[in-house]
Amino acid sequence: MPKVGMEPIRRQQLIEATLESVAEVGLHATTINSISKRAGLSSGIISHYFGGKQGLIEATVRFLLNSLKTSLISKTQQSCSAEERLMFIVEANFSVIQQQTSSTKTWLSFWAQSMHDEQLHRLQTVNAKRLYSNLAFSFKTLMPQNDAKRAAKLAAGMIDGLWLRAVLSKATEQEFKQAEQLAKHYVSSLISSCGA
Amino acid sequence: MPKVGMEPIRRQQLIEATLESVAEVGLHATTINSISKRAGLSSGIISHYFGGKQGLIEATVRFLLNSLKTSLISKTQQSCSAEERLMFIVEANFSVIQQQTSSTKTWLSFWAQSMHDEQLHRLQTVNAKRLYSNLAFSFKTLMPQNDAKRAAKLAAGMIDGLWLRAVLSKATEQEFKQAEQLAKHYVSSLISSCGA
DNA sequence: TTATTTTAATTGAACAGTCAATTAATAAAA
DNA sequence: TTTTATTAATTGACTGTTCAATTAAAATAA
Repeated sequence: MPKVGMEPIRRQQLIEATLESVAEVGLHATTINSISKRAGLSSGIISHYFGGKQGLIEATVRFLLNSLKTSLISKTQQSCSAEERLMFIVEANFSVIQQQTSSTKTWLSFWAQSMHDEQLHRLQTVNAKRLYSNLAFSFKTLMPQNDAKRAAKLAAGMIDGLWLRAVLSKATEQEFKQAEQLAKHYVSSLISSCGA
Repeated sequence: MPKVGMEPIRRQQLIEATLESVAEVGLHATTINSISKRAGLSSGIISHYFGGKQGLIEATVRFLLNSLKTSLISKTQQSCSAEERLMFIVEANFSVIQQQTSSTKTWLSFWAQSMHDEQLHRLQTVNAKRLYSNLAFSFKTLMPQNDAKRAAKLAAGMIDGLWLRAVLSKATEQEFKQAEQLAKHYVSSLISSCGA
């Protein structure tokens, strides 16, 4: 079995198994056994590569965070207008779901846990601030600074709120699309300075 | 020790101890011991009054749900305008926090858990639909039915989103107030049909 | 090539701790 | 006495972690 250079492969396998487990049985019922079984590996390997269960959990959150980050970067790499950029931000924050259903429930579990886990809370803060500052950056090219800050707060709230309600209600893909459309339309209305 | 008619008192004690425990250490680390210790009772009493830990958890969620419900009813009992009613709805959904800090983290934990617990998910659905239909009811007196439905969806998203972001960021009371003001102002703008 | 040694990768059983639940016993009130 | 209320002790299942043993690829020597 031992081939050299397995570390990156195993780490990814275990992270994906963690996402699956949390999505299926919840963070509460996710154990090193439920994870390792899904990955087709032994339970000991988790401590070997991540130092323990907690390390794997944190690595999984970082993976999700990075997915969201790269999702946004890939969409806004080419030069585009502020309006287009804002739509991309909305899309990126909703696309986390469609591309990987399992990660939806996982986000929720992790955010809830972040209230009682210093490390996770730090990651959550980074994520929340990134959404806000991305929005604020684009709004600032369209309106005065104070208005832009206000618009960013409102837009961030609307995006997260519509996303949350869709997730909690176990919405269909169609309903998700509708929530995304509502969010986009709202951001548009903020640009026309009618909703602020 | 045994006095007659202790049941309602003990049930309330245990529910409040559950809220405290979940707020302090999280749902994950909340055990029948962490609860009963806080209540100054033995762990066995939980099974006696609630059939088990799960029963107590569900009763606690129902208690929170009922708090929100009665909070809204008490504010809108006297006849008032649709606009006033809408403001009361926003206030009620934010007041869950101020009146009892411990319940904030608890809501989050329970909603996350609802993704993997049939019983909790049913309670969550009731709650989400109530916010929507309360909003839609008031909006319908101010605009055409379809516009009202749309406004209710947007307002519900904004309320939940601003609330969520405030909770996750561990906002100060002042920041909470600001989030509430933003939500109220947004609902106002929906009435003037500028934000829809 | 072939035989041998080394090393990275992985396992799974053992361990100490914690969990929810149950039990039998106890204490006070009716 | 009988009923109600409560506890303290106990159970067995399950937890994350550790670590000695095993595997097979890789490196080296013949």
